[in-house]
Amino acid sequence: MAHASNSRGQTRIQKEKSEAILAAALKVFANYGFRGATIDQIADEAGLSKPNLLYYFKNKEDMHHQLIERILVIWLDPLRQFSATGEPVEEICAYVQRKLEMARDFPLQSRLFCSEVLQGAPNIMSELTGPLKTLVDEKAMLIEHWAKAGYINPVDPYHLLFSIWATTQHYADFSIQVEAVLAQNKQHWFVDASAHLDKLFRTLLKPS
Amino acid sequence: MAHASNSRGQTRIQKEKSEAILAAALKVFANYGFRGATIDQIADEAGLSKPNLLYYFKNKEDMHHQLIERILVIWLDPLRQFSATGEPVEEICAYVQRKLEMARDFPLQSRLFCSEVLQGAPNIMSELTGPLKTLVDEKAMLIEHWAKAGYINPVDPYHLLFSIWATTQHYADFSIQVEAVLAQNKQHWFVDASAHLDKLFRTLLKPS
DNA sequence: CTATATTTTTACTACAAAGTCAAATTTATT
DNA sequence: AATAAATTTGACTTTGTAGTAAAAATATAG
Repeated sequence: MAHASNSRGQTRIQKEKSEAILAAALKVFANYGFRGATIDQIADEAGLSKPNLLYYFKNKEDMHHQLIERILVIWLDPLRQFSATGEPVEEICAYVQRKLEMARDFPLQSRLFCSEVLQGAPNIMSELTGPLKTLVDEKAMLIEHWAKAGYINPVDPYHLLFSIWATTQHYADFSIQVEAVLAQNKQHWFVDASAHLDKLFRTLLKPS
Repeated sequence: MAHASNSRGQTRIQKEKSEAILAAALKVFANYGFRGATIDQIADEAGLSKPNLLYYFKNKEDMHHQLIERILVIWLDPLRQFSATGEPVEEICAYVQRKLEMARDFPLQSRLFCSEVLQGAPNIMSELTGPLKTLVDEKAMLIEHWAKAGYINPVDPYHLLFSIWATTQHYADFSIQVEAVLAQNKQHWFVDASAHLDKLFRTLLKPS
């Protein structure tokens, strides 16, 4: 039986196959959303038969749930790293860069998150109003403190964060539009976007 | 027969019902994407039986197609209005405000567009590489001209537009996240977001 | 009011998708 | 090699969904 496994944890095959399945599921869920995705499609993408896939994950929701959980960790991580030590403007600009790199390196995760939120965040609402809000409130206080101390220009910390999330994730979520408008290949936008966003936020924050 | 209609065009009932159906379809497509949406759900939302709905629209794609067409017009309109007459910084900031108002007033349209692009833009790819690209190229040239003439700070015009789209549409597409983090009701974000984005782009563009 | 065009409903078909089960096969252990 | 455990497959049931057809009901024009 899958996942009952032995005392040393997962089998080699279990590790390989469930990773392959999650990778396939990420691709399909990111493109079609939870309801639009089909198990057949995911199984196909992973190179397995449907019953074989269902040997590893008991149903569609199970796969989705595991993916969403992983993404929330990845998603919150750069914000956690955002620390009070270091020069404020540089700290915020470094955060922008980290987020942009994530948009380049994990576009599917960004799209799955987008898809989930678009659908009303049915599986992560409590995460948003709980841990995310707590973390954002904390960092917002830090930003306000920086503003009051004159390290950065006064700015609405919440909307600053929204702007950072929006501009960086845009390159993952709307990459097709970005590439259509620029008539460029995959991720050619990165260098220019990086310079542009650095300038955008640096100009805003630099104390006058 | 529907849509064969009489010489004066559509019947009163045809006008009313097909509008009600499109409104319902917009809601459902925006939430679940094309594949995730079901005709039953749309019919339910519109208060009709499924066969009755299919009397007005021959299939699911038909509804989606009509919605997408309408949205592309609305979507491109503020960018078209973006004119060479008037003070450059004000012109761009006014564009930001128009886009933000659209995010407030037509969130479902924004989400449907987002959903379509997320899924690889299967129905609008030619619009993106054609009319949209042409229009963007044209406006990018105008912005570059403004920069060269010293009316605005030099800036990458394409990435400027991406930033504007990203920051404004974010409030429609991620409104659930925005409202969860702010712990606020619907659209309470508008006033603060408006001030924040004005400052963000005005600071960037103001010639130094 | 009545004839005609229209709208709506009921009953249906065909097919896609989720998920199960037991048998067959493969892999790991001794 | 023999055995046990893990993995894979094929055949299946059930439910959901798209779409059709023809009859019934309703609205509209003369």
